[in-house]
Amino acid sequence: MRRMERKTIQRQAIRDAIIEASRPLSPQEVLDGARGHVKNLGIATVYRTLKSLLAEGAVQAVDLPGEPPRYEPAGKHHHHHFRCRACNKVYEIDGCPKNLKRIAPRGFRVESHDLTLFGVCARCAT
Amino acid sequence: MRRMERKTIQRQAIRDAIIEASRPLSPQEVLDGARGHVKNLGIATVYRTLKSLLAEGAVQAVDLPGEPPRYEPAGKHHHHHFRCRACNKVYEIDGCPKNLKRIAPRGFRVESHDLTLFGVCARCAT
DNA sequence: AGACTATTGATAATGACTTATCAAAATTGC
DNA sequence: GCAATTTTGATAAGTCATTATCAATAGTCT
Repeated sequence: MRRMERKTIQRQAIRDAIIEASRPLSPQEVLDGARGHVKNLGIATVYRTLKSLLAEGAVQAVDLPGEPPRYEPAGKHHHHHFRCRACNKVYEIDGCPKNLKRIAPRGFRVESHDLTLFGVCARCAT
Repeated sequence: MRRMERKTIQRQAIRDAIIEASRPLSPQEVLDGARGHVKNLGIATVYRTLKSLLAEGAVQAVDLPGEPPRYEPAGKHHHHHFRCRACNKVYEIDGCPKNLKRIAPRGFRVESHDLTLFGVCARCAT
């Protein structure tokens, strides 16, 4: 019989942590979140699972300037991110400036863009 | 007598490479550029000099999503960057979208922002 | 030029993040 | 439950960019 991928509470906890978060999570944040459900979860399992979730297209990486990547569920509509310099959390931001492409020099083909806002989030600002 | 910083052809070549480039350079690109003038320049000297140029405020780091930092002369007016996925060079872009702050959620204080366009540069597109 | 000492270049070491290893534990099919 | 095989967790190892080390080199001052 053929081998198949097994369902484990670790993978489910990791999947859930990412899906239930309202913001992109770092591997460590995924670990912290998933440990709420699986006490002794290891960071290696988080990285392994992130890799397979990326491969199957369930999650996508969020690259930020000068930061290690975060991970969020795939298939979200176009959006950007905000990083709080106090708590270092990254938040999802709806909305996107118009006419971004026209600031590129003549002859440059713009295929995508990344916008990151920096500052202090509502929780840290109070 | 007090010790002072000496003028060396290495430091001058590194400084020149950064100033004369029309775009932010990676440490390796700085090395490549400066070697046009100093044949046996070492990468360690580039890093050392970048560090001191940063400390004295002559150059500033350019952080990009998922990329090691580039360096450009300090004191430029506000601008953004374009990264070519073909040659991996980063270009400076004038112009900035308006009203960026208003896409942040209520209560979030926006202090700065980074915008990166991705695509193919004019040279690679031809 | 000569002495003093900062600087350089080659490379080993570091640090942060990610991946590999492998014995023990857990899941699946029977 | 049992056998077969995948998965896990702890941690060693690997990666890549950057920094430290140190003997040799080269500015600077007299």
